[in-house]
Amino acid sequence: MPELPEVETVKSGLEAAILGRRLTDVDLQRPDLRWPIPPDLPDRARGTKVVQVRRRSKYLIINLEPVESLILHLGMSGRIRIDKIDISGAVLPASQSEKHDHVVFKFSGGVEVRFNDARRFGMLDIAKTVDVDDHPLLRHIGPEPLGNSFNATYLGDRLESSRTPIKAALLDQRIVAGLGNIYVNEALWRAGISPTRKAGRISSRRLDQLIPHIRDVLREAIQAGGSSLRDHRQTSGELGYFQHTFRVYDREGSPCRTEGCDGVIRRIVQSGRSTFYCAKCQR
DNA sequence: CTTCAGACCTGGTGGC
DNA sequence: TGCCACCAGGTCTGAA
Repeated sequence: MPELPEVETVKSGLEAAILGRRLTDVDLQRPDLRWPIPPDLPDRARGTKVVQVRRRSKYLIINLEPVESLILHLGMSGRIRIDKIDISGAVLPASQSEKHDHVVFKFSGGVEVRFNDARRFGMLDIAKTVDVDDHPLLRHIGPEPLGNSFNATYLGDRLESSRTPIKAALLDQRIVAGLGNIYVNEALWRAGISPTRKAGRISSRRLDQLIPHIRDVLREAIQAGGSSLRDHRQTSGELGYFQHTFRVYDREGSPCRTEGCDGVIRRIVQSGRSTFYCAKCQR
């Protein structure tokens, strides 16, 4: 489900609901998601206070004082659901349990946060806050695409000797963090770059142009609350609506939307995943 | 080292 | 309606 914009959307909802609150309990409805959840996680988390909610790549990190942090990944189908809170801070409806609610976090003020994940490709871990960026799953992740260190010089250096298709390179989280199948397809279409082109065979001028297209599509998607295809929901339960803005993703057989292009969007499979592009205007 | 198929898991869709 | 094949916002693992 979630790429950077979806996770960022969830992050914002979570932050608004739990920042500054005390975590009073964690209910594990099952012992594992993709991997076992540390059985001592509830004991380590209980009684702490949320001092920061952040996103790193597609991971959510909840910094709990005094020393621990929760690390969550939503996998393909993960959702975070939060009770609605009215303007006076009161919790509106009593929260209903749903199928695949695997973890329930309870906070002061009666706020409940549910981690629902049908496919269970998600993960939940706890680590000392000082060790979070060294966590085995986070250690090798590349720069944030919306940050300054993701620039043409960096990307050029990183792709210079790569013979892999640019589509696969951009999905590699060690090269750039947070991109997934939708936004890579969309960014390459905007940049007019063929997804099959070898990453090392793209001129620095074109890489230079690709970067703002990646940033733009991500920012626009965040603005729209992400893309809701099957599973993604904002924490309030509302849908994201960036899917209405797709130019290539899931548009096989439809006309290319490039000004003056009469091409048709094609679907191919690259390293086991669907790629959508226009062979006419993406070179 | 790089690259890629396979694995993990559930649910929705479309064809017959 | 039922059954089945195929598809899905991810990413780790192991093999070549």
